[in-house]
Amino acid sequence: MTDPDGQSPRERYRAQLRAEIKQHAWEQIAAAGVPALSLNAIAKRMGMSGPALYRYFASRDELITALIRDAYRSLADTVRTAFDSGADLFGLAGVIRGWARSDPQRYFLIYGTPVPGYHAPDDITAISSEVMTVLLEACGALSAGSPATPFDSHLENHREWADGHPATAATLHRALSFWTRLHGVLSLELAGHFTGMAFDPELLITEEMETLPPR
Amino acid sequence: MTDPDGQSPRERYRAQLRAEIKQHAWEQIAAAGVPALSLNAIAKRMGMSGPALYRYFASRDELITALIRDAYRSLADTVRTAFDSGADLFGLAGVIRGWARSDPQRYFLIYGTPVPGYHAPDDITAISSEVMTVLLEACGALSAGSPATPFDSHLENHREWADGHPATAATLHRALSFWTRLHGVLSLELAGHFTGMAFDPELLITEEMETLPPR
DNA sequence: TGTACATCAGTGAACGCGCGTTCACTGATGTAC
DNA sequence: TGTACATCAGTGAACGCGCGTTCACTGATGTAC
Repeated sequence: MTDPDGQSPRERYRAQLRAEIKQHAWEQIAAAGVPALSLNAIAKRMGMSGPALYRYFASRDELITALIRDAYRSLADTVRTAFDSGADLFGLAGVIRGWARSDPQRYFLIYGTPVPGYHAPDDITAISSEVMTVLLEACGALSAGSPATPFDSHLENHREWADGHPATAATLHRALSFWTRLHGVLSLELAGHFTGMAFDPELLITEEMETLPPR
Repeated sequence: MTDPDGQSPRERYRAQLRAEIKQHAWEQIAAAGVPALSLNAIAKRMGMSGPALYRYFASRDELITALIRDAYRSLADTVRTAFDSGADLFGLAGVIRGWARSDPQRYFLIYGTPVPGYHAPDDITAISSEVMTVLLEACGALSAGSPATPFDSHLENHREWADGHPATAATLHRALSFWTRLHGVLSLELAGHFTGMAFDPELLITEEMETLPPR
């Protein structure tokens, strides 16, 4: 018997429990980092036996991959929604910073220290490029005639990654600067490297966004 | 019996073995990340029994702290030496990037995902501020009369962290932009987020450094 | 120079622990006729 | 509506493993007289 979602009660229950497991996983990560993520510990917290979780995730790795996928999905949706609601680059910077600050561990799971040897499956890299697509759209169509910098001309020859996107080199440059500048402030802020420096990172970000190329 | 170093043979042997242990620790981290760092595994690789390492490091945590300290020390020395040899901000950016690329795991141990609840001892934060001191020196004495941006005036009121340093707000701003921009590109590059984008990060960094504030 | 003693590096056994994962199973839920 | 069967969630025991750390010890190295 199926319901309007095309889901049987059992399927809905499965999805619900998968979500609950993931939520507990995030709590563990927030408490002690990714290395502390343990299927047995999650099961115990949920009042189940350890092996029960294997009905929902084939392995610890699969659970972590699911968390990474969710993180990218959440970021991509957040950014897309903001842009479609009319946000410009300043707005996007604020939205991304808010997203990151609301759950630093989720941010670091994506943009923090990479695990040696781990390679994300293709569908995840596809989601991550959604983010870049929005950034390119938000950077607008900058005229190709603007005075090209050396990096701009370099980008003319290395723009396969923006494949299909009708962005000029100046636009690519702007998007890359947006991304790297924002990430620079954000990751240092969230990692606590500004502790003891009492300035407001938001003001720094604002000014960094005001001075994006092309200038 | 002491030698010219003021070290007994035994002390020199201790120091040498501590260094050897740390080297094996770095190799383990490079191979599988910090979580995989295991005292027993290091001992086995060195042909010793596990408990022997406790003569050299009181615990796994103390070993990790020593690694972090060494990493900061190495960066601070590298930056200081380069600056004293006449490097400007461009030179420093190159030197820091080279330092990071020569051992990405060491870079991420410092600037990557923070471990929840871990607080570095005071001597380590002192070393990290050495780096900032060099940056401030390299940013030079910018005139206080340059057109102050909103962030500049904000910094006028929040500059305790540069305590004792006779830097203007414009200089602090310049140093912060240098640091965050460089870190933004570098951490994304080293984490592999540019994979598939065939551009050269060095050119992006160069241009980011050319457009540092004040402008 | 030799002897007595203290220092300390390293060993091997043992501790308790929690991990990921497998397996055979019970029992509840859903399906087909 | 009831009955027979299939599906699947969850359990408990067990596997082998490696971890950090402690302890009592052996034996080599250094020190004092």
